[in-house]
Amino acid sequence: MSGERRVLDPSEEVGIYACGPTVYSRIHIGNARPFVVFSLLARFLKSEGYAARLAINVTDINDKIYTAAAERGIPSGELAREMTAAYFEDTGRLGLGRPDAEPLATDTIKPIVELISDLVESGNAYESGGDVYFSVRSFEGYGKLSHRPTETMEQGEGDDAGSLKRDPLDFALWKSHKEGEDTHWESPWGPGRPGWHIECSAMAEEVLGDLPFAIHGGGSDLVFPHHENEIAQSEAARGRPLAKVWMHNGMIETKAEKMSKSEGNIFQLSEALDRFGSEAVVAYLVSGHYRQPLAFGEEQLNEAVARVDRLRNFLRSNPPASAVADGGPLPPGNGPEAPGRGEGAHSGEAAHAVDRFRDALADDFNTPRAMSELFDFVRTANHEPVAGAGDAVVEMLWLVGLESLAEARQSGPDEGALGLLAEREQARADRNFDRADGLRDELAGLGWEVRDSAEGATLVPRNGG
RNA sequence: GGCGCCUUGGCGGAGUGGUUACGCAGCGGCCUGCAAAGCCGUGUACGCCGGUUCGACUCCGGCAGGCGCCUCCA
Repeated sequence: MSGERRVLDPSEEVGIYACGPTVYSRIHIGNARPFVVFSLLARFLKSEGYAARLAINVTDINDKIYTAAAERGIPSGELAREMTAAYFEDTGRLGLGRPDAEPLATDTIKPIVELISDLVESGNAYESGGDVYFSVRSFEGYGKLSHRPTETMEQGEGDDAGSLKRDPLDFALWKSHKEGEDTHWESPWGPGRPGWHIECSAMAEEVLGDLPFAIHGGGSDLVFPHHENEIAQSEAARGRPLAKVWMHNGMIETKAEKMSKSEGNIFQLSEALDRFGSEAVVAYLVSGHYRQPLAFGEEQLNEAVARVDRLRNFLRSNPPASAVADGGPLPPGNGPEAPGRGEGAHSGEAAHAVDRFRDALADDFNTPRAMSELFDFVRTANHEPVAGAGDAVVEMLWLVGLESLAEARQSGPDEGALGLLAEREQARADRNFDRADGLRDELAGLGWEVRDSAEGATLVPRNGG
């Protein structure tokens, strides 16, 4: 809120609440950024010994859901369920596990109604024609997050509801049931549904407990009015701050323009995952600092693929001793027990690299700097073997959600391929290079890339597999 | 107009008052039968104009350009 960085108190639980998507369509890369950033932040904090708990909500009640459902001619609840499932599937494919809690607005109606009631009782909200509005002028600190004077603001969620407000600044906590809306809930003010902002205030304290919690996150486009309104609601109702620290991720941009559903310049997460693979998508998202805008394009994704291939190659020649390499999929959200700072079993040089990597993350979660430490170490260890290099790299990769690079994605070569490889080795020994190259091409056709080394030839799956 | 942010080499993207970020691409070389992988080397990078300073890409001021929010949006 002050724009300054803060040091977390290690003795307290670190509750993290990040605003998730509104589920009226499939999510795009931009929506994936906060999911990745805050999932990894929670992962990092846990590995540093903090009692971190991450909540990312799903907004499944919203005007846009009604509109989108009407266009498709299906019930809004059905659309919301479908898109919620798609969201879980798409983000699940990122391989980062799930947040500790993922509350739905539709499951939080009771706490929402209670919170609104508290605000009405305290005089910070009023009922008007079946709607309930938050009285912005009743809350002194309004505008402190986004640094705006109240005189310059006017908000109306949409359109015609303005006439029911006492003040144009006010925003809706509860909206009465309207014609054409196929879902509604009971409340002391009649049937209706919650406004957009109140759900987050209610869900956050439901899931994270007493205010304030440690970190509130979300996209920078939510600073005003969404987060400003959350602060107003929660602080007015509880007399305590909502969150201690606010972390806002920058926007993904195409051609220097924010990617957004309303701009129509979106690139769906599922398509990116299909075309470039989950590791490349994650590697792309950690390539910039979370606060800054990040340029998006196919070139950027292709670069991420190249980076990820480089790391995979390193792990092939520096296999980690830990179980990650030969084990199956990691337990969701957990992964290996990453050793804390300085506790690693690796040698000095490798341990120092991990420390520098962790230091970068500890400094306002600077993932690009952390990645530069990783690549620095990879180059060094490629130049001259370093003891424990594989384990160190896996630990670093785990911290940014890329530990799957240590797994063999495909089964090993079959006997046919190995036979061809043996034939090629024989041909080379006979200095019959035309024959050897022909066999290499044949293997390429089967999806194998031949790599010769001093220890002999090996087969590696093509296309990064 | 108000609030906030940004401008780094071909591209992406960190960072610091005085040493190479890092990655991708390019070029030259090493290794190799040839490749691949890897390694080494390489490109007067910090929008413009002033100021502070022994010294600024890094601090201050101004200018130009760009972006986000101010209506739903990660």
